[in-house]
Amino acid sequence: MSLPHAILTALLEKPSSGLELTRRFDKSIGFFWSATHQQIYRELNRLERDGLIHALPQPPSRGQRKEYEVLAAGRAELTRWVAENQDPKPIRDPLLLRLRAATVVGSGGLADELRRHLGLHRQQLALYEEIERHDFPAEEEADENRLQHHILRAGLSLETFWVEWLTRTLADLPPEGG
Amino acid sequence: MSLPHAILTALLEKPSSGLELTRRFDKSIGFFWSATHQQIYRELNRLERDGLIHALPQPPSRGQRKEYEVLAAGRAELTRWVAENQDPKPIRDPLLLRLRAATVVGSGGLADELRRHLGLHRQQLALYEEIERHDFPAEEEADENRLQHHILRAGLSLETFWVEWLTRTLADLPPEGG
DNA sequence: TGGTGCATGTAAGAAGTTACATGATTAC
DNA sequence: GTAATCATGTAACTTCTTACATGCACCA
Repeated sequence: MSLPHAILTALLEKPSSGLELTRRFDKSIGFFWSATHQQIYRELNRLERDGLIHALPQPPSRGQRKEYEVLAAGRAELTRWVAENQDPKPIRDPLLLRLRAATVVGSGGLADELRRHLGLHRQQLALYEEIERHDFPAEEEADENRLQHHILRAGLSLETFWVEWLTRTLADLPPEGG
Repeated sequence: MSLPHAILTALLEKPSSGLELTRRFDKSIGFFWSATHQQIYRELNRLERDGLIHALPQPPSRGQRKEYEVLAAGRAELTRWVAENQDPKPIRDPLLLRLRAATVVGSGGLADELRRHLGLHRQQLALYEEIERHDFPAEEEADENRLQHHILRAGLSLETFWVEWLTRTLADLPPEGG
């Protein structure tokens, strides 16, 4: 149950409408918890029903912006959730699964797909590096910024892992077929 | 749609019953694609209905083992899927999300949880290292084994990442509260 | 005959995905 | 005025999770 808490976090940073949240979930928070607008609208309704957020007074007709704000109960719930015990989920990666399948049915055509993934991960890595240059240029940082920097470093490390691992694995894959 | 293909892979390695598959999904394949027995039984029924696998002749009563085998169509489907274009999913990690939330509501109690995760990732890393020592001791390897070794190395690298990242982040977290 | 483990399932619900629908605003 | 875009939704479906149900085999 992470989506409601992702939304609470985003709304605490800045009260927003559903579409604004959707946009913000395409970057920043969305880098490690993505969501579609359908999920977000549904979840906003639930959070409001449960008294964790409320809509700011606005015309309540259909095509109208509705802006939400976090209530005290919402902040309390988020605080509780941050320190909760939640075991890390095991890795769940379709690409590794496909490599495993390739050991059984052969790796025909897989090299192209690995090269494609390598390109995508290089792009994502470059994006994170740009964000780091832009948002964390200084040497000394406030406590809050340091935590955000650690989060970004997790993204950098994970993309770096994929780039290195794909490069090595590709170098070791037979030229065509298997 | 990875679960059916995970099952096809496991069944190609060795025809099995539902419970046997469930056990094997607790290790090996399950290291990067976990599944419960309920998922597995449902998926076995679908795969049989779709003509990708079939049950070996056995007494078909309720509490009886039912062993499955992959058909030619199943192998063809798996071969197709291995080389298919599938974009990598963005990272989706509740712990990183909780750190992000902590930048807003404070990191109270989070240090304990990070220490707990550090312990769990160290355990998993040790397990992978043991598997590596046991299954890939030699220097020269057959092509098939090399691919499997790469898969294991992905697990090793990912767990190593978590251990290092958690260690650094913990060292930088205020002693209590936030 | 009664408990334990093996083996296969059903049921209900939460979460995520994909396709489509509808009202309001803006730009021409 | 109408087309594009903004904004909020509905509907149907698939996947995953959690809890429970049922039958068989073995052993004491």
